[in-house]
Amino acid sequence: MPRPTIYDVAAAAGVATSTVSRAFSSPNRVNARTREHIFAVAADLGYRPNPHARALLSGRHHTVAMVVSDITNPHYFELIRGAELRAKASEYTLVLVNAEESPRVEYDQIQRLVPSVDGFVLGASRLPDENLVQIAGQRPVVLMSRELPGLPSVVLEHTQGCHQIVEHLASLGHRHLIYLAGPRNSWMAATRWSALRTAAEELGLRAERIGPFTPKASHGAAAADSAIRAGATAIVAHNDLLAIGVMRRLKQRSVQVPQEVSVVGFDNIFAADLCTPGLTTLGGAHADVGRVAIEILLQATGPQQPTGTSPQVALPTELVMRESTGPCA
Amino acid sequence: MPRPTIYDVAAAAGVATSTVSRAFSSPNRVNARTREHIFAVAADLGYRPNPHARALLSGRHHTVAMVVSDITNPHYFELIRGAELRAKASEYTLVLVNAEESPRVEYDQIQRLVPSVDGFVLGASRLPDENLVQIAGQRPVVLMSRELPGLPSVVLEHTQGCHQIVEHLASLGHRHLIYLAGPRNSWMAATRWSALRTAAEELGLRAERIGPFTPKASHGAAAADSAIRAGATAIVAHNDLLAIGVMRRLKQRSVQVPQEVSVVGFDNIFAADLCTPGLTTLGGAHADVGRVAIEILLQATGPQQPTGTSPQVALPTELVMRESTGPCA
DNA sequence: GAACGGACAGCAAGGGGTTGCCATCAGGTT
DNA sequence: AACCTGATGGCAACCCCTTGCTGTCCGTTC
Repeated sequence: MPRPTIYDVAAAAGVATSTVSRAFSSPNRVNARTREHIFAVAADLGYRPNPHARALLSGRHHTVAMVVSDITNPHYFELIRGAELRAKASEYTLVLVNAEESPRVEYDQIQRLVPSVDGFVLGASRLPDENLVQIAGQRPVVLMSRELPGLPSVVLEHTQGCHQIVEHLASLGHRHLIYLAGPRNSWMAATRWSALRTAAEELGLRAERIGPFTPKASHGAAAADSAIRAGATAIVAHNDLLAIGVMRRLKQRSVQVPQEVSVVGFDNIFAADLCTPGLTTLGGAHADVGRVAIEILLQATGPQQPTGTSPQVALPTELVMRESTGPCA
Repeated sequence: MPRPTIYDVAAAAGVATSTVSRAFSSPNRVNARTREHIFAVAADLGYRPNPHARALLSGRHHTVAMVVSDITNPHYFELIRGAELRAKASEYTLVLVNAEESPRVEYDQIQRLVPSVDGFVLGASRLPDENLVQIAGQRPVVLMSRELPGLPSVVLEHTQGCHQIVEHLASLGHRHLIYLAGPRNSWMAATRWSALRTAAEELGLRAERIGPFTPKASHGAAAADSAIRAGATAIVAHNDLLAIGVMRRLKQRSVQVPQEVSVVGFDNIFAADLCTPGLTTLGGAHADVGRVAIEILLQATGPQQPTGTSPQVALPTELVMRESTGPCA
């Protein structure tokens, strides 16, 4: 017993297939009584429209893809969760793709999915601008943790946030901070560094950048060693994972945090609250980033013509102070 | 300029559409020279087959869905990662669905996806057996962290693992353990309890179960209070999140871990290594669970007839000892 | 040299819906 | 009574690709 089709429903209800189709896709084009009758018959038969047949003609798949630069980063869990929830609320299917920090993989996967999805949400895309523009020409795209003029995006307000970090460090007496940079092709890394440097200048601190580092805990050891060698009293790591890796290494080398060195991270992942000492970090409502990104995307894939506007949303950040930062030695 | 179709390719190459189609889907049905020519023209035009049209007829979508009971649980990240990687390796698309701990949501989402995916991987499904059997009748299904005769599954070897836990506790002099149970409809919770109880009996410990508890850190406080009231010297929590929540509460109540109470978790999530004291927990290669599950699923969705066998894979566990367990007071 | 068989390409019928256009009909106008 | 209008439902083409069947061509075989 294969799935019933509109033909079965039409036959059972004694109407034409087009009427059945319309009853589902544009209910007000069909008389209320007929419609109810069709619905009843359909429910009886257990009919469900075949999304592929529908997509074939309409070109709309009720599916969006979320591409993340590295799925192993816990920071994304929140984004994914927010996105999944929002997509589900609109009965959209969420396809998840891991770019494994490789622009190549990212691009290939996106191209593979172009025919099957209505749009893309890209998390911290490592692709060059021109690729993003090209993809945006094929399907609606919303960027997360990245901005590009002309494309909609959702980010956390990092300029502001970085300023808070530097202020926090300055008020603790630090005169010199070291930023452990993220991947070379990370927009976020560039933005953070630029914001940190500006804020540092403004507040009379010396800012230095080391890196790039792969933002994983395992790469924290090398980062920590470099930072110590550079004579850091305050380390701002590209993200919490790196910061946690740094702190581990510092403990190993018997460098006291925060007495000798202060450490700050980004993202406020679950683990930041659990490590010892607790990690001071710049957090924010990451689930909202995912949620809003999907929301904008659904707007863009909607039936109404694209408005031409590309909202660039910046959600507030919050400096979560824990024990990894303290007065400068 | 819409995407080129086989018609465009056929016209440009001077052959029939069917020949183009066959050149792609069954290359040896077409002369090598013709084929090469078609490929050249197709590449030139930037042709890519439309997966929906293909799926419409063939019924194969090159897509599998992964449904997890609660996406916010870090334990799943590994599963998801392993699954995503494996799916990508076979050029399958992975759809991610969060059941939010609700059997209702789980079932509805699955039914919604039935027409669009080739199969399901269900992580810690909360559905009753009969639902699973029914779904398995519609599409191939592979269970993770759950077993059901007749359905393929991938789990960690928990019986063995639980035995290790109890042995560990027994060797530390504990005579009484309390299991903080997971959700009522969790197969895993039932299995762990049964394994713990058996092992406890064997080793002469008294085992007691409290719960069920929602396995999140935020529910650890209540669990901790119950456990203390029951006079626990050793607590085995349903998962690491709950264990971490318990330890937080114990610290709050100035109950020393492990001096007064030992705590053990399950899953060995990233945070287990970071909390203080480090959490003793039963780990395993979770990414492999996801990987193997997808592998079995792809096997089952493959062209060859289902073999009728339903592999029940059990991957080894590993008791990771940290500082949260110690000699009984 | 006729009959035969294999390799290959094309025709056309779907697969499950959507939708532009037309036919019908009831109700309202003048 | 003739005419118009809007609401409603049906016909059939179309979306893009797959595949069973047919026809052609050419090399074999007896």
